[in-house]
Amino acid sequence: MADIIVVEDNEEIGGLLSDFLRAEGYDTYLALSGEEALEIYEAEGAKLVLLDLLLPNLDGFGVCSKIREHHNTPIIMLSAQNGKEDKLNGLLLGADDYMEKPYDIDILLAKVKGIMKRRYFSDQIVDGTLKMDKAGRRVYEAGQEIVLTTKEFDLLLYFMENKGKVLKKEELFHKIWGVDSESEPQTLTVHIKWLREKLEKDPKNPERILTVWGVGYRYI
Amino acid sequence: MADIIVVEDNEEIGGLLSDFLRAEGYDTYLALSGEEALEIYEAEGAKLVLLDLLLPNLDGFGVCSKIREHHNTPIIMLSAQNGKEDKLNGLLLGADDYMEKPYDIDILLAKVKGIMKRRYFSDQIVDGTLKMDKAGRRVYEAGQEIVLTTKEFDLLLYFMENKGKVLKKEELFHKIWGVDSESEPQTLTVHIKWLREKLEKDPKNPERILTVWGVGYRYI
DNA sequence: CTCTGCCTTCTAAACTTAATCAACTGCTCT
DNA sequence: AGAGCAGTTGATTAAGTTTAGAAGGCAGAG
Repeated sequence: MADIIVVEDNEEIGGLLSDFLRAEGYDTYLALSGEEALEIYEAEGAKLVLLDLLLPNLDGFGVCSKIREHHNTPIIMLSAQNGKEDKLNGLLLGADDYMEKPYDIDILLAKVKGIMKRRYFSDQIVDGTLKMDKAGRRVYEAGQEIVLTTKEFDLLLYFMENKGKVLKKEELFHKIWGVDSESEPQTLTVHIKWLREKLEKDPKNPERILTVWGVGYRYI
Repeated sequence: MADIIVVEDNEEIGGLLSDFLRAEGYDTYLALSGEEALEIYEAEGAKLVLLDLLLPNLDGFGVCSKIREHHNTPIIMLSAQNGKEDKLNGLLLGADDYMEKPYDIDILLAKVKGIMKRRYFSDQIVDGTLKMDKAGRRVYEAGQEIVLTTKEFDLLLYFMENKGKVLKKEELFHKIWGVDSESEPQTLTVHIKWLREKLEKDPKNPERILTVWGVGYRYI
């Protein structure tokens, strides 16, 4: 299933929007017409639809009601026609939200993020090609899932939440193992090794999890 | 549980808004301060909160984040301050929508109606070929009914409502058996087994209810 | 009311996977 | 070059999960 289908007949605007969404870690499709949107929706499904109203032939209202016949996938309508009638129609047809063009991309992204989190618990951290799905406890590198064990996942999460910071060994150990752990601190380095093996192109020359001699590690 | 809590320190505006909502058939409470809103929410619960931002003492943002600590009740923010920052803050705090004052009452009502319908009147959960009829407590796989026991049904329902999310064993146990249950947590795994036997093609290699080692289970 | 059958629970053993340890090797910095 | 810290390895231990069987409990039928 795709994360988001962007329906926009202006290819330039649609592409730009898709790029913004991809940068936030969402897997997006661009549909250039209402018909194409429905095709993609039927074939792939989606978690969210961003729907421009003004489309050739089958317009946004049509797409919305077609989807709403059987599904309640969230839909955000986008339109340059800012009349009250249009908004009301959109909402009555079952759109979750309606944004006027020109919309503020930050606000649109915040709305998307909010819907994804509330609806699908997809609370994710993205860093370049690396994506962590906190609620699902899964990690993806360029779309490919990387299977991590519990400790590995907890470690990586803490690293990503503290990107750039140098984390002392004891600090890391206490965070992941708990302050009252009786394990040998040495254990940490073993898990760092497993993590590097899974995350780094060349585990011998790590580019993500760097060693800070005498102190600890830093995730870049 | 109340349908809607209207939080608005201007009693006149709040009263008017409540009247409109009541006319649409919603059971509404009017809270004149953030503190009162939380009191009502704690005591009564609500299906939706309409939240004015500008309140004495505890403002709308505070109320929103307090509610979001444990619940994901829909929240619509209302504000006369129409800066981008406010909107972004609101959305990031987990508000479902943000409306600028002066808002159009018809549009507000349409939004409320939409949220209520999508959120609380879906009696069916569909996921691929699997369909759950909540009220009838029946489950169908590709049209064929699968007969489940009470516990199995409750479990599957919770799984489907939290698709993709890793559910901790204790969390699941508390949800289905109640927090004060004296049963052995081990019992949970037995029911997972029965469920897999009924839902999975090959119960030994589950594709729907996956084990997340050391944490719990995930329905995909 | 009692019987019957299914649902649920419990238990213990088998099994699977992950974490740990400890000894060794290799690297870095002075 | 040496001291000390970090990395590697594989055997071992620990932890967590599944399974099967048996027993208990509850509800509906007779």
